[in-house]
Amino acid sequence: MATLKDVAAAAGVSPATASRALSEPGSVATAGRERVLRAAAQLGYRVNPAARALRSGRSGHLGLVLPDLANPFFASVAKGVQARARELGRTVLVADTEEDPALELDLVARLREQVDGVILCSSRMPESQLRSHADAGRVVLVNRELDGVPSVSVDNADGVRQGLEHLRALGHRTVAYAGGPASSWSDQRRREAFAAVEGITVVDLGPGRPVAARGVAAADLALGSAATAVVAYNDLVALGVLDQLRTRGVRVPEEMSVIGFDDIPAAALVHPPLTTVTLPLREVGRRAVELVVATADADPSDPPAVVRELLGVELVVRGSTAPAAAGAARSQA
Amino acid sequence: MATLKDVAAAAGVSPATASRALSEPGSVATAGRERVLRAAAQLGYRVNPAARALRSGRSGHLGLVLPDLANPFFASVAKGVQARARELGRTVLVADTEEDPALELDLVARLREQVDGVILCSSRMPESQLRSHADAGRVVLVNRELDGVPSVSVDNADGVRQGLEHLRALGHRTVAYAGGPASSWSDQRRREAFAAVEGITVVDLGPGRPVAARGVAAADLALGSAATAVVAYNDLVALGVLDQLRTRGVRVPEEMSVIGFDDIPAAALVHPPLTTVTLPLREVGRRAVELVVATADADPSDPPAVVRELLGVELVVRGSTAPAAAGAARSQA
DNA sequence: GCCACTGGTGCATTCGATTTCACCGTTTCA
DNA sequence: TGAAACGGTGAAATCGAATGCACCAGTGGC
Repeated sequence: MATLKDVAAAAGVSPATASRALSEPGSVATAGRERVLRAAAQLGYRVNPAARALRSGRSGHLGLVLPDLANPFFASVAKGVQARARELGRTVLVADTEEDPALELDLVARLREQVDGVILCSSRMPESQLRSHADAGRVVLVNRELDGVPSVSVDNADGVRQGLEHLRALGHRTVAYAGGPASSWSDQRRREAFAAVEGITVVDLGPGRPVAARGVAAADLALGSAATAVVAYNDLVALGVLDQLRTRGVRVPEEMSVIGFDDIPAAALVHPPLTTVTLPLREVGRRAVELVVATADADPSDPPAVVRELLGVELVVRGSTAPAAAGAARSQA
Repeated sequence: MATLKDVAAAAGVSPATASRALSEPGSVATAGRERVLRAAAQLGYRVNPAARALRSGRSGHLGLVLPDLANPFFASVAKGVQARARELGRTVLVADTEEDPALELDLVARLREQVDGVILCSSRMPESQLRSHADAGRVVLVNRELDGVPSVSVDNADGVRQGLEHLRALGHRTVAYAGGPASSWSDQRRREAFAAVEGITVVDLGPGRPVAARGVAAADLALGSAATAVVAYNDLVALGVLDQLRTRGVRVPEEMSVIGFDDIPAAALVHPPLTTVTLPLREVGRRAVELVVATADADPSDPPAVVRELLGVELVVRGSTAPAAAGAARSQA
């Protein structure tokens, strides 16, 4: 493998000049620069990332920590992160925490040393731990907010609001919520949004894991309540609800309406197709990269610019919601 | 940040001994080793990955290149890779090629220099390009085989065979295949397996992108043929087939049977639940890590041990397959 | 004609851990 | 008794790029 020294020798300049010709072309005379560039191409020179990282202190890597790669939600964010990072010439180190806060803590600590900045996605860590990492700098949160820490989130509250207004317009007055993990910041925001909507009685089906099996259980709970509609923490849970309702012989949307969150690919493929809240997840990933690169490149002595982005969401009405049935009136009696 | 020199000074030994105490504890006397370990803990010492990588030539990173992170198939493999890599103290650099062979070529080239080894998943590259990378060493293929290159694959042929035997036992005699990308090695293996099964007439619906929309189109093609069953390239395509069959008023499985591949989470959640071939994808990822770490750690002067693993698959019979209907007899007339 | 300045350049050092090599004292075997 | 083997250690070289600093020739101002 050719080193910078080889290139410099071939171009008849010193390694220092060769280095400058490659990394800040403006500061080198045209003739020499061209010779260096030509020699580099000739020899197939490629910088040694380790050497550069050692001296400069930056690896060019970004860290991405998320609870579950197999969850389409995080997969989409990861794709956005990937794409933008590649455009910026960065590479991405991914770590899957398996929804385990302890593992997350460990992975973040390890990763911090290997990367220029960390994107921490839907962190399940308690606030105190999270803060200790975030305050050390070079961390951007996704779908979680914390004072003094840059973050990118989706407008959970508005998603809930849109869903509930849709249901209210259809005549629903009692709505069940099949919530997500208790440690989920998004879930907390959604719960608050539920409470803030007027004219709808909320039946809380409690927290649960964000998987289909949780939806199966939630469906029966909902049937045992006065609710005429179910809002699920995410589409996976909603799919579980749909499945169980079919098993119980309850027709959707005639007898029960269902709304999901995330708009995963499968949501449009089930029957009835799921009414859900679509989130700009790729964009979330891209923005997070912008933020983390900006903080990584920033002069550490400057006061850090803390940016908080909130991206809009949109209700996609498909076939799983319809006007409340007679049963709705019954529940109001 | 404390450096090795600081630790050595605190422990009263030379940096060389401190290094050995930390990386090969057996080669240092107990007393000194303990002092070093204590000093390291005391000072909160953490190795500088860049410095280590520079001198030793190994970064501890593994590269994972795959066509699409949002595809549950690859997401599962990625999880397996993640998990095993973490256990082995390695980190994973992920690159998403967006199903683009040109981008893949570029990403692999870039990644190679930053990692100890590359796991190349379902490469879409033509064989010649692939070979040029693979021959340079430290590459493990997943779901693709090439002479002289270590690889981990699933037994595609056996999956097809199991599916077709299931269908034949149910009385099906004409089966349509909604294939995947023409550049997919798996698809080629499956096509061959189709041809090898006796007593079944195959209707080839041609190649296509591995997405639901492709299944929608394939469903109509299947209906226009004599086929009484459809085997899809993957579950996403199968879901598209199911959806379109419902739209066309064709009952599944009574009038048409459908079999998918991959067993993604959504497969069990649709109605009817999808009969599909389940693949040990996590395990594939784990094995790939074993192989790539082994090749990375191997003495480059030794003849490379080329291991080819083939992991078993299993047909999961759910609700989308049933005995061939009267229509089957008609098609044979 | 002297000085200050400037754009370019090279020398030498630096980053932090690893690794080679020489060397020490002790033991073991001939 | 001498030589060889051995576990353990440290000094110093090494990895490859980046960079502070000194220095050069050439320019312009006075």
